[in-house]
Amino acid sequence: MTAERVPPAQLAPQLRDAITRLNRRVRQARPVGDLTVTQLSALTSLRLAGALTPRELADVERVQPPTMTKIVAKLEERGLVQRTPHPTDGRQVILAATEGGRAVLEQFERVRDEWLAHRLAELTEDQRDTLRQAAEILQQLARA
Amino acid sequence: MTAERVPPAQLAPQLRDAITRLNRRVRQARPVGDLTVTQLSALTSLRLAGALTPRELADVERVQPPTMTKIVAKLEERGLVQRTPHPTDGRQVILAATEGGRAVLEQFERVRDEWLAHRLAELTEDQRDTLRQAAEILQQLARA
DNA sequence: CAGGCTAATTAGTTAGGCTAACTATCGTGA
DNA sequence: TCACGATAGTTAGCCTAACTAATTAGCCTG
Repeated sequence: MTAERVPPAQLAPQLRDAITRLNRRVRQARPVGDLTVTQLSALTSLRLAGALTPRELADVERVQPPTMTKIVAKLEERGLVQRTPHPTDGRQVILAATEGGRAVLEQFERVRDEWLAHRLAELTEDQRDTLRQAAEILQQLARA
Repeated sequence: MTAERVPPAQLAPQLRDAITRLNRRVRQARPVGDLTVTQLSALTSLRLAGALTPRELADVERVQPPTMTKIVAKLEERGLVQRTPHPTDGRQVILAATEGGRAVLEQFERVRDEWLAHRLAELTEDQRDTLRQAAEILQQLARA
């Protein structure tokens, strides 16, 4: 199977279209535990990294610092994230998932991405493999 | 190249992650003409179809009718979309891109998806081909 | 130690999405 | 034929998610 030549200017609209529409769909399907996709993503990144400052977490999540302030505030309200002062730099704050936050994530892991996983299960092995490869490339693009 | 076995439950989080992050990125890069991605998408669908009712356009765009009312209102404010009564059914409305709306789209076509196209150009042919295939599958998922 | 930089938050705005409820019209069956 | 249920669209009200600009607090350096 030879790769077809794909002009970027043609692929871009198609890809953007697919991403925005699917993003809407994924956000709509928000059944479990009243955490939004955004909050879930931030909490996951936080647990993965262990501990981060708000700025660092904002960078990882690709949002501006004030946006992260709000997301973290919501997570803190629910007791899923803890804010502790930086040991030497009084300006900074260290964020970490609480015991409760980790528990919620583990709970989520069992039912996570239910809608999407369901749809993916209906695809062929080949299609899933294509998406697996694509996901890596897309993550790379998002990081750029 | 044999397709690797990919469990949907494992692919789902990865794909969701890639999509939400990239979606944020694409939204951020909104330089030209103050139209949002959502508005641009609706206007494009409208021009493509020629004319649609609000309900039809909402279905195409995968949003609920009241949401489309708002989007169309914004486009109408700018004179990019025209609303005309249905010839026989007094309940319905026909939406169409105006001359101005088409002009804006043509203007966009020259600079459209600049950020994304730029990033895509940095990939290999193989990677772009993977994304092309993936885009079709993702659109199919979004429609499901 | 004054002034500039950095981290985080607050304030305010906008877009975009939803559901519920309302209005107007259509179509149909007693 | 006309009353009533269904349909199309909008309005109202709510929420999330994002932004920029401005503020506060703390750090550091000439």
